[in-house]
Amino acid sequence: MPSIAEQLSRVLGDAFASLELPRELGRVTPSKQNPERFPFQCNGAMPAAKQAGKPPREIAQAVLDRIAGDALIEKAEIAGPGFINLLPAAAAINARAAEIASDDRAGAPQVSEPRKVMIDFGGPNVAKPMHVGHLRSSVLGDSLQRLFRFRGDTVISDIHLGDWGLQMGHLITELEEEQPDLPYFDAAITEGYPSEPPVDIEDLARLYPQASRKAKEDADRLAKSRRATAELQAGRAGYRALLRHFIDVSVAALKKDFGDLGVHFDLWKGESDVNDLIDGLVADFKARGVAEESEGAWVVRVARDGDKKELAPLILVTSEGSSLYGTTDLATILDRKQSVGPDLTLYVVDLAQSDHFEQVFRAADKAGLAPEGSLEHVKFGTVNGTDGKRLRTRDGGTFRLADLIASAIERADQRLKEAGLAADVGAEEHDRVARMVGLAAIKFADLQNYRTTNYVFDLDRFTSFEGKTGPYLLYAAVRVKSLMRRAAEAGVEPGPISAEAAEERDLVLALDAFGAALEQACENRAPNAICDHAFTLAQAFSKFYSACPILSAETEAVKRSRLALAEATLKQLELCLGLLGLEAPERM
RNA sequence: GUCCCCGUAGCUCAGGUGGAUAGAGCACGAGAUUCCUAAUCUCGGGGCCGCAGGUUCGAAUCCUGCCGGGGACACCA
Repeated sequence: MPSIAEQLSRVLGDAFASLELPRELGRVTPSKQNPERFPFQCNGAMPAAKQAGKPPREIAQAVLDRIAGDALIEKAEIAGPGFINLLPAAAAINARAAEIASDDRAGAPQVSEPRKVMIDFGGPNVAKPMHVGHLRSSVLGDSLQRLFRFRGDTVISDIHLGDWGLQMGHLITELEEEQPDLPYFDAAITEGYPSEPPVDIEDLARLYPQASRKAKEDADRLAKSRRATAELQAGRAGYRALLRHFIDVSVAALKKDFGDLGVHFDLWKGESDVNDLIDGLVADFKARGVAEESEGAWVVRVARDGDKKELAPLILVTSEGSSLYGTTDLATILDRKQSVGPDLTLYVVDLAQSDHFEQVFRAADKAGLAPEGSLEHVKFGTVNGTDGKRLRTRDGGTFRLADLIASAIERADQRLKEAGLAADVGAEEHDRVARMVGLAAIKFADLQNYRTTNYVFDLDRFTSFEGKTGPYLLYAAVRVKSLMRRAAEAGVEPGPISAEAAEERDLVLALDAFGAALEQACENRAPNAICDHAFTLAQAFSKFYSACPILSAETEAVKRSRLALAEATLKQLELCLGLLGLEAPERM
């Protein structure tokens, strides 16, 4: 059964069609005007007026005449210039509630033709610890993979580590300056390297910025890193061995960070994994004339007539002979085409890289690797400090993601103790709850903004637990769980739903809007639509919960109806939480 | 200089494929707990939707220009 809005749209669409007007004009949407009396409205009469050559109110009246007596509609009236206001019949609302209550998906539709969707997280660089900027790609990308999966698509997610470019040359040469005697730097040695890595994650975090700083001031130092990068890519054994160490050390740290965040990847591939494809790809591009030589480098020209802006060519091979991230991106597209064959690939990467992806997508299209439209840059804005500038710590350094997570969990822990909650469950469970609450606060605070906005990161706000926050959603879910336990003790079972009170009806209508929110979130690649829906739902539940006694309701029938309503809410709320990567504890 | 993103309440942000009186949270003020979790609920004040034009029956939403903020413009990622 479709949503109430869709059912109404069908009825109104039929009415418009029978008047020889486009069916789409019958589209019914939730009304913000006076939702108490008329929760839905249809605006089709106004645009119809022009083509029909009649006043909009007259058309609206004709539509009303056609839908008169339809069992779905309790009351309809014309307002203003020709708005059609609609009140669905109580029976229709109850029927929809019953369906949502019995449906595993809580009323959410699935796609009829599943696609293969690849999600590229534009991975963190090996060598750099995760900072708050990574929060967005991780949390956003994770929510998107959950959304598309829930929608019925097949999703393959890939962290796509940055482990093949100049930063590796920086690391190698910087390590050599510190420890020149390591066997990796002796070109005469080609095997038998130590199995233990010569560095830990803190070393990597120090070495990279150190080298990067030097290279900015010293052209020779930069040239040295470039040479090392080219040698690494050409296969120098000691450098390859070091690369392996760097990746292992880095991946271990990243797995912990992502594990803490609850973010999962199907593939932990990186740029270096497509190395073997690069020579062939470059040769092929040259042979087919896709690539051409320019200033000692091999490039793919991607500018087009009619471009508003002159787009630079994509550099495939540098004059040094090494490949850049455009090269590995193209090779990765080839790799995925051969191994996965995705219908759609989403790159969840910040919007500063818009031009880069435009270049890559055009080059991929030009070379016949992937048609335009099958590759999409899901861009997002920066995370700023309260001063509006890119977020930094007090001393100007980057803000580590792990520190943010830790402070949010600590705040949640304090809050639990203050309230004397989760005290009787044991220390381990208490910590688990604090983690869930802290993470919910961070993730929701990040996801509730539309992705392209640059938003202000305020630790206090991020770890606040009141109002439109992750913990509010958890709290609503926890109250229902607690209620369900009490109901079981009292022997009350959920029964047929009959929404009588305004709060009950509003709750059903909130539940009914899930499918539309899901659709919007997927189409726009914007989980904030789910944040909004989940919050509206939780709010509708809180109102219902405070206005309508459940276990102490007057009759058994009302008890059972309200309990069923609460249970349906819990189910949908937990689905929403799951789509956002949040999890509700049993109690908090 | 060219191009991209953005400008909505004191603060942080939704809404943006055009619809009626522009929303939420925080903050501020007032209230609600013999009863299922008060991390809750109820009520209130608070707005030239950056500015100016245009299209339209109707513009926060679409178009143009300007102002302001952020970002990108071939051998970093």
